[in-house]
This record gives sequence, structure tokens and C-alpha cells, in this order.
Amino acid sequence: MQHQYKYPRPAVTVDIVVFGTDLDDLFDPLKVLLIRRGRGVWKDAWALPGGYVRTGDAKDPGESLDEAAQRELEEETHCQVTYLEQLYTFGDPARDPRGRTISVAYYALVRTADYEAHGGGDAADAFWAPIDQAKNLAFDHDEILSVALERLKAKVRYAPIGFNLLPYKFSLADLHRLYEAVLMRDIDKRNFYKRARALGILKEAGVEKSGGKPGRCAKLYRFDKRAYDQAVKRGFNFEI
Amino acid sequence: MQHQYKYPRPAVTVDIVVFGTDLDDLFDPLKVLLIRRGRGVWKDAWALPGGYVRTGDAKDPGESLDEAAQRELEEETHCQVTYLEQLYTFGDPARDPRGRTISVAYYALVRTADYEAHGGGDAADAFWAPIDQAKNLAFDHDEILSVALERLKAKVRYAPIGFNLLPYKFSLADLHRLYEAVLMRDIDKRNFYKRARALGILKEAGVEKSGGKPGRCAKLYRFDKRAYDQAVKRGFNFEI
DNA sequence: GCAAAAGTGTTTGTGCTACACCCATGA
DNA sequence: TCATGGGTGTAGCACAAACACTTTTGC
Repeated sequence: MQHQYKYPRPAVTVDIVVFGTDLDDLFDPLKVLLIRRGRGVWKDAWALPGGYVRTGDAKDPGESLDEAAQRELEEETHCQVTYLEQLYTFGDPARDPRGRTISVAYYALVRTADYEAHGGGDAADAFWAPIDQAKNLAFDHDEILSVALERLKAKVRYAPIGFNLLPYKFSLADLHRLYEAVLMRDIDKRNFYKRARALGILKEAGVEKSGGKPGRCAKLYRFDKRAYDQAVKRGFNFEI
Repeated sequence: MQHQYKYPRPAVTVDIVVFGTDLDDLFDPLKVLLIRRGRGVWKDAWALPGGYVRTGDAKDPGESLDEAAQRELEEETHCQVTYLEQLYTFGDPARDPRGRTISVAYYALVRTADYEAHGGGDAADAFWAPIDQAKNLAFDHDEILSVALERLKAKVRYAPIGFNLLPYKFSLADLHRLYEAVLMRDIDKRNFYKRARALGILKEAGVEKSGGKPGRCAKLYRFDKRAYDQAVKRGFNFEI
């Protein structure tokens, strides 16, 4: 069946920048999920996962933008999605050669580390790319990724969203490496550990089992959401 | 002529939160521009200015989202628009009873003070509402306004966008009142003046003519964009 | 015992906060 | 001369930055 309107209407999609981590990768723990395009324009190019928003019609109310993003995300990644936020809406008339398409971009943080999949998953051609190698993507996805990275960099400094990229239990060294990777600069270890603990939102959670690696075993922590929520109520400021 | 698509498509609009100031209003200098709806659903309700994005078709590329916002803005306000930024995209299926409509919201800062109009303008039913009186707006515009205010509050603290709400020349007292109005809290005058000057982005610009009012004449300043751009290059941080 | 990774304190300086009075002008 | 609004300085404290060595573990 066809749908008719008096004036032309754009297609509306959501595209999602999915950030994940690989803590074994000491230099590039921060990754982004890319999909290989199998056909049509930009065939064989890497792209951000995404798809059309279900608009609905007389019988069907359709889905909200958040719901659309969530749905796409579940199809693409089988990791636990712990954070999802709308990023920006891209509407340049020329951004999709097939016709006027407006894309509402989201970014998501997922715990890859809690899962095995990570590369050998079932999403046929999905790939966790190191951030600085994700270039020359389809459409305007380079720009979308760049905006997402800037947002992540900015937000991670004043909101405790970084924890969403780590496993449930993590060491301060993990947290430190993550922040260095996201902010792309060296951060003094002692000052960082001090601040992180001073925030009062970390709860001790045992000790790492030495996995046959040299070096001292790390103490583990988890994010204490209870303490965080209370601190926010008291008007606390979380700059790291 | 009708336009046909295989799947249903949403209508896409831009709505704009236009912030302005009335410096003579010592308690509520911060205003927002509202439009009275003359017909259709939400008739007689106050609403944010906005309208449909020109999508384009085979012959016509249409306009970008920024262009749509700019165009709507020019139609509604004859003040100098010095700042325009995309805010958030609202896509709840039920937000417009007439049918699925996705709204890309923007916020704009304008210099009302450089113009006479301000109320007696030609936009028949436009009104500069004090921020805290702008309630019970049409559609989900209460929510849009609330998001815009939060964004303005946050951004004004680390970026020099507040100047876009003041006339070209302004006194420190003006700036102080503006910040108190935007952040909705008292700010110590001496500390504020000190910080404002220490930023090094204010240029002296003469002295206020006493307009028949009591009290000492204020020194005037203007925003020094040159100095600001250079400071940004050096990686300066502009928290106020 | 050596290589690898985790963990730990002190000093110094800068910047934020709190706070109360004098100055210029018009009526 | 009084009412109104503009303008100014200092002292204490808390936080950020800089900086190097010790501890634990596997091999």
C-alpha cells in the first residue's frame, strides 16, 4: 500500500554510535561498533548501525525515537546496553544520495567485557573498530562519530557514565586506562586514584584473581549507584 | 500534487526557543518569545515559533535543518539573531494529535535591547514572556522550553554565549543581572566582576550616559571576540 | 632475582568563597 | 542630603598539579 501526503516528507532514520571497550587492548581500549554495508549505495563501506523509525499510521501509533534506537541496538549487539542518549540530528539535504533523509543520531555505551562474543558474534559483518581507525565511513557517519566522541569526552568529565563501559567489577587501573583512552591524554595516576576514591561512589568489591599474569593483583571496585544518587540530591559536583 | 511513499513518513518541523532580554526589568530580564496560535488544535494557546522543514523533491533540494530554523526565525523576530544552536529532537508518537510529527528543536539568543520593537512589533500575536510565566504551552512545548533552559544554564557557564543576549555595549551590572537571571541564583557581585575581568575577553567601551536616573554612571564593556578566539586556541577554560 | 603491574603521600600554588563599605549622580 | 545604583579588596581554605618509589606476583 502507498502512503500519500500533500507535501513531500523526508525519511527519518536513527543511527547509533555504539561505544565499547576491550580492556586487554592496553593502548586502544575504546572501540566503536561498525557494520559492513552489503548492498546499495556505499556498498562494502563501513557504517554506523541504524535504520528507519517506524512511523506508524492510522492503526499503529509507531515508536518513539528512543524506542527506535533501542530496537536497532538490540538487533545489532548482544551486549548489555547500559546507556543510551540522543546525540544530534543530521539533516543536510545531500547527506543521503537516495533521497532526503533526516537522521537522529544516538550514542550508546555497552559492556562488551561481560560477554564472550566480541568479534565472533552472529552479526555477520559487525566489527569493533579502534576509535582512531574508524574513518571513511558511509554517508556522513564520520561526522556523526566525531560529534559522538566529543560528547562522550565532555560528558565523561562531569557524569559517571564511564562505568557503563566497564565490567561490573573493575580495578582503578581499568578506570584509569579508560579515561586516558576517552580523553586521549595522559592522566596522573596518583591524582586520578585519589579523586576517584574521594568521589565516594566506588564500593570495594574484592580482589582480582591473578590470571596467570605477572604483577600485583588489583583491588576491584564497583559503581555505587545508591551513593551517587544521594550525592546528586545533595547537589554534588562530579568533575573528574 | 500528491507525494507517495511505500512506507508512512512523519512530518518534520523545527521549533525554536528564542531567548531575549529586557534589561529594564530588574527581576526578570530573561524572556522567551511566544506565539499565539490562531487556529486548529491548541487554538488560542501560546506556543513556540516554528514550522515545517522544506523537504524538497526531484527538482528542489530543500533546506537543511539549520536553514529551516533560521528561516522561521527571520519570519518571527526582527531582532538580531546572534546565536542559534540545535537543542534536541522530540519524537513521541503522541506529541501532535494531528499525526506523527517529529520536531527538531533549536534555541536562539537575540539582542532585543538593540531594537525598539519589543512588544509593539508586527508579528501580530508575539509576546516576550518572562521565563517563569511561560507555562501551559501548546503540544510538548513546556518540555522543549525546559530542556532549552537547562542547556542555556549549562552552556552559559563554560562558553561566552551570554553576550549574545546583551546589547553591543553593556555594563558589568548588566552582565551580572543576566547571569543571575539565567542561573536563577544569587551571585556575589565582587567575585563575579573579578572573574569576568580576569577572563580577559572584555574590552572597555566608554561610559554610560546617565539617562536621567540616579546612581553612578556605569563603565561599559564589549565582548572581545579576538581575545576570546586566541584564548581558546591556547586551550583556555571559560568557567564563570 | 627480575620483569611487570598495582599501589601509595607530600608539597606547592592557584583560585574560589565569604564578606562590608565608599563613590557618583539625580531629585 | 538622601536615595539609588556602581564600584572596590582581602584573608582563609580547599582543591589541583607535580612528582618517584615500594609492593606484590609470575616466571
